Amino acid sequence: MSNPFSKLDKVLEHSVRLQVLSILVVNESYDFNSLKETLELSDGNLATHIKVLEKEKYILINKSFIGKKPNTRYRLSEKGKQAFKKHIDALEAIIKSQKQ
Amino acid sequence: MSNPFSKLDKVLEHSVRLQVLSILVVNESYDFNSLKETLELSDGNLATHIKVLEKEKYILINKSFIGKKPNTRYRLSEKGKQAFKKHIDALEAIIKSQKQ
DNA sequence: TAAAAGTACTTTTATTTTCAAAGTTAATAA
DNA sequence: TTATTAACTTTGAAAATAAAAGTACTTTTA
Repeated sequence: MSNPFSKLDKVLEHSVRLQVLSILVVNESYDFNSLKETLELSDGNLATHIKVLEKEKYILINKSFIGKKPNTRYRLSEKGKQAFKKHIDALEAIIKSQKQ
Repeated sequence: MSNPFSKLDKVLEHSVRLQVLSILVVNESYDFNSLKETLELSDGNLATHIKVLEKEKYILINKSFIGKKPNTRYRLSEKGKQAFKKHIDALEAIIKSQKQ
C-alpha cells in the first residue's frame, strides 16, 4: 500500500520553501534580493524560510561583497536536490492515485 | 507566465487536510473515527483540521446516532470538490514545469 | 449495581510556525 | 551632515498545529 502522503516532506509542504527549491533547481545560484523580488516576500518572511532550508541543509549559503554591498547567494545542496525530487515524486504519486 | 504556485490552495497545503479531501473524493461519506484511524491522528488534531475544512465550507457535516453512539460523518461539498481539483491541477502544473 | 473503562467527540492549553515591523551596519545622495 | 538606500538580521506578535484534558454518555466488569 505505502501511501504517497507519507512520502511528502514536511519542510517542503510550505509553498514558499518549495518555490525556493524549485528556483534553485534551475538556477545554479540565486541571491536574497532576487528571491525576495521573485517571490514578493517581506525580508523577514523570506529570511525565516531560508533559515529553515538552511537548518535542514537543503541549501548552501555564500556571503560575499559585490563592490561595497553585501550579497548572499544560495545554492541547492545534494541533500536538497534529493529531498526536492522525492517530494515532487510523492506529489506525482498522489495526483496519479487521484486521477484514476 | 502565471506561475502555478499562486494557484495552490493555502488550506490544502497541509497534508492532513489534503488527505481528508482525497478520502472524501472517493468515499461518499466518512466518519470521524474512520478518519482518525486511517490518518493515525489524535482526536484533537483531527478535530482542528476538520474545523478548518468546515469553516472553508469544503466539507459538510452530519451528526447522528448509531444505536446509542454519536456518529459524525463528513461529505465533500461542491466547493471542496472544486478546491481539491484546482489544487491538484496546480500541483500537476508545478510538476510539469519541473520535469522539463 | 456501583465503579471502572470505553466511545466519540469538543475544548483548552502549550508549542511551533509564520510573518512583518523594527533594528543594524555600511554606503551613497542631497 | 543629515537623509536615504541597500541588504540583510532580530524581535515580537499573531496564527497554526498538536496533544492533553474535559464532557456526556454507554458498556463492561467486579
